[in-house]
Amino acid sequence: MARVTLQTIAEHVGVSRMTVSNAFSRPDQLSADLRARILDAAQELGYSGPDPAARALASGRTGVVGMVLTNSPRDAFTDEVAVGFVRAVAGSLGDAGYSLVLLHSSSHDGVVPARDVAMDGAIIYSCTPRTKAVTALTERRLPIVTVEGAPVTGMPSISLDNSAGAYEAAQHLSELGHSDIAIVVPTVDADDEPPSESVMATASSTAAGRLDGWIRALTEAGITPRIVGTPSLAIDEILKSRIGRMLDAAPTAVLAWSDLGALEVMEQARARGIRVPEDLSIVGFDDSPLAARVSPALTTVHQDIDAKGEAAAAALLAMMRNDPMPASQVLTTRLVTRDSTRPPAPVE
Amino acid sequence: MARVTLQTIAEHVGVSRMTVSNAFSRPDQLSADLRARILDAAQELGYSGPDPAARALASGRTGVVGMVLTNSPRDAFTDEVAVGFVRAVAGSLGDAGYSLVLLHSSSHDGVVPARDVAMDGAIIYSCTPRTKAVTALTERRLPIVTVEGAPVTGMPSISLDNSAGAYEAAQHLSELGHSDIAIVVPTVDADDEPPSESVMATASSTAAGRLDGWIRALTEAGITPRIVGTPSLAIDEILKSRIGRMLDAAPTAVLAWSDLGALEVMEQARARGIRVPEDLSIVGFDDSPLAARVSPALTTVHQDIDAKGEAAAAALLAMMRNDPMPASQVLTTRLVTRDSTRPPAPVE
DNA sequence: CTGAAAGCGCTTACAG
DNA sequence: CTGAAAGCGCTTACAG
Repeated sequence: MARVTLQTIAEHVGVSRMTVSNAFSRPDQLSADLRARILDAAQELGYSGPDPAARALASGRTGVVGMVLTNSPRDAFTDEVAVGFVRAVAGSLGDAGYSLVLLHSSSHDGVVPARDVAMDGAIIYSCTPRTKAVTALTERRLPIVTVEGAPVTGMPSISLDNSAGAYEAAQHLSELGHSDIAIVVPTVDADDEPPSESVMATASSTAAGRLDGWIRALTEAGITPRIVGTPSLAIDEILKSRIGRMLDAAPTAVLAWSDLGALEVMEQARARGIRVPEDLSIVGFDDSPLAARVSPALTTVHQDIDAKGEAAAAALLAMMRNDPMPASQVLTTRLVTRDSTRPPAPVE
Repeated sequence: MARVTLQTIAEHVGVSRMTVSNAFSRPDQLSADLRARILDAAQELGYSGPDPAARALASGRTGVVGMVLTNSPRDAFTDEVAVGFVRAVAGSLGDAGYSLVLLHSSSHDGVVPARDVAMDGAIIYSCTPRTKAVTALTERRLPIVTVEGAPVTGMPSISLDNSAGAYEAAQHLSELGHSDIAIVVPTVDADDEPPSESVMATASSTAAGRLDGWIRALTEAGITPRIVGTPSLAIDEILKSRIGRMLDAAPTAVLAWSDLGALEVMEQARARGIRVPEDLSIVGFDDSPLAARVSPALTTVHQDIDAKGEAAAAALLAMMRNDPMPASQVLTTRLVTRDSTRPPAPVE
């Protein structure tokens, strides 16, 4: 049997194809009675509504927004902050009738999702601008919002004031009296070294902002931190072993670039009998749901992930509506003092 | 300026539209030299590749797979198990060149994503069959895989042996010597009551499977549990207050339908000075990342979320390839004994 | 290896 | 409130 299309229904009911289309897409364009007859016929013939691909081509709208995440979704979804962001974006977008499609940044068999998936706009989350996916997306001249990364020319970006948050965290430690402080941060290839230009230049934009804030505050306090890093984006084996080495001659406090990183330090410290916070203070970043739950509860820099997701979605929706170009935004952070930090133990 | 299309490039290079199409989509159909010239021209004219919507209409393929989650993505992404599932599915699908689109189950302005988004197949995760989204999807006659829910007729389903897992959990408690046991489970409206048909009939399919397993094991041991539930899908205020009431006359052990539920019980118990596991044993379900991290580490029923996601993706990919219809699968569970369970304290 | 023909299923914009 | 015309940008299947 041939496929059922608008035409089939039109013939069955004895109206034009256009009227059937209106019955589905513009209910106000025809009488309620006629519309009911058309919908009944559609039901009867097993027609589930206008074909989305055809509709997208004819109307120029897909109802879909793309999101490219740092790496593959596989990596990104390991990160609570990224998950929270996706959640907030998908929620806000859904409220406006849009669906979110997760775009792989790699390609398979010549398929580059960022180039080949139909969409009305896109959000680029925490990506380096030179990713293939980002390039492909940019070339399409779609509305784009960048989050935590270098903005696409002429497009708005949403980011966090990473530097100010980190500054506050470092200041907190120095005010408590700490001066032997280590920084733990990925995307920076450093093994317990003092900060240097060459080491810091490798940082991702988020890491760079946080590094900047930590170093500023510590420099003002006359403190030179040690830096423990890894070239990768995540808590890999390199970072774990470097954290271990750092704890061999443990500082009195650690600044971690994320709560997960802070927990890794906390676990390794515990395994060695280093007490937190008595022997070692730890400050995280993000205030993920875990932070308040672990024991001791983690002092950390709070960021409002929901607000970030909503801001990104709102900016993109405005662009897709052809509203005036939305402004870029820098969201603020707030230090949350819990139980993982206290003054250093007096020297005996 | 007019939009740049295949035609534009074709005229510029002096070949047919078809040849330009081949340059992008079937590189083996033309000489490398000609292809390079075409691609250069495209680059120069700012053509980023064939329009995805037009390509989808003409070819009948979109490269996109839909997923409908229990409720809105907003709710689903609060659940670590759901997040892990999405992660595994998106990863497997991405490896095959497909992107995953998250489908809102509600509608906005007459837009029903499950009906209106172009896709090649869909995964229905943990939904009741009567959801509008599920109905809409089914009517489209797309390849569909159902996960943790009633299968769509003629389509494969992937699920967990919830009943066997729960059986093992309950058996563990009875073997430890517990006989005063409470069950905590959502989608069941019960306030510390003994099991009854009417109460249990409301359970979602996942909850129903787990309830079945718990009750079977306890019945065999001659134990009548108390049931603490809530009509909703999540840990809401009703459930929290009912847990509180249950702890007023605390049992010696609790079976929770999820690790998050188990943690809620653990926290409320701690707040009341009820020690876990000395005064109260707790068993969770899922073995989420949190389970091993909390203290005391949670005894729970492990399920392999990655395997579940991969199985769902593999089944759907097979259907989209027109392979023979894949078989439904029931995945197994495994009890992981950690520190939150022990024999009940001797009666003094 | 290249191209002319036919068509994918719908919507926009307009006329009545 | 309804419909005839034109077109969205591409690919499939075939002929040369």
